[in-house]
Amino acid sequence: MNYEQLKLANQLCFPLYAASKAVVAKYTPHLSEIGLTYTQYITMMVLWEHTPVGVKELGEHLSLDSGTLTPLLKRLESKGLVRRERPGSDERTVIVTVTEAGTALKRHAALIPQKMAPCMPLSKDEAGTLYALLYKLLDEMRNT
Amino acid sequence: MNYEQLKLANQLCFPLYAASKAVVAKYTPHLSEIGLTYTQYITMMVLWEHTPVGVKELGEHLSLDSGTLTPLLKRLESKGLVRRERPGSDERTVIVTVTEAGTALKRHAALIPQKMAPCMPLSKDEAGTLYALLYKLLDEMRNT
DNA sequence: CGCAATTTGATTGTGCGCAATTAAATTATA
DNA sequence: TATAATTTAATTGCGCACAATCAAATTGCG
Repeated sequence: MNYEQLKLANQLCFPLYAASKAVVAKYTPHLSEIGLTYTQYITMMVLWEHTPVGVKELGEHLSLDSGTLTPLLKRLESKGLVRRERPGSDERTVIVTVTEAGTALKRHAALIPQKMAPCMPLSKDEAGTLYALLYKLLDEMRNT
Repeated sequence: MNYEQLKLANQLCFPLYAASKAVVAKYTPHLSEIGLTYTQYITMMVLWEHTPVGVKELGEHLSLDSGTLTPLLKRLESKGLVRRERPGSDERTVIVTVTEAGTALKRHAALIPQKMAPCMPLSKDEAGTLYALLYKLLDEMRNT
């Protein structure tokens, strides 16, 4: 039997998994300065663009389900960054709204992409290629 | 202030994070057939290449620390796939060895890369480019 | 030798991440 | 209009993932 494919170095999944963790680790010290985890950060990024928004739509943007989002949103709520409320119209849905404190945080968060840029040791071209390949992988995996 | 960079679509970290999760999700049904999680799978891959091995060296291959590996290895041990033992020479170290059952599992695991290949909607060239860029990102982030 | 620094794995605590289940409400259908 | 199917969050349980701390053993240095 051919065991070559079983070597870590011959797998595409492993560098993907390791690079993702490494990038999150690079963000972490900057994010902890503003009191967010990485997942909370990307959640706030969606919320800054789309507020108010339902939990389901939020999860679609982030590829996260309610099992992850419900406790995460409660933590953001306890920090005063968002509000969770059920509208009278449909008691099943929860609408998440960014508070004033959440909006104020956006100014600090906006500095993070700039701080991260020098940590990304890829040229503009390389980053563009990587970005396109990752989205191609993502989009086509969704459809299968 | 420029908030363009704060949009999810303008960040490289997010497709990396989402693609990594999506690929792990693709592996999961195949892996559950042989009773492994994704992290257990890549751990066994390292062990099949390097047995016996200390926990520290194992963690270096996987970019995982003992807080993750210790309970994970205990679960692999409880499944009978590995043995954990302290050699008399240095009581601090733990040596992990693949058992016969662990070796037998390799035959089943070897089928998984083949099952996954059609799920990866990238040409050989694209996969090669992605692989190279991810390792470049990984290697250079390690050195900074 | 004697003591400090280092190495190594284990432990604890917090926070994802997801599958499976549940419960409540709405919508579709006979 | 009943009632079945669907939609939507929440809950539960398990397994990572990592920071911080601890304890034990080894190594290095004066």
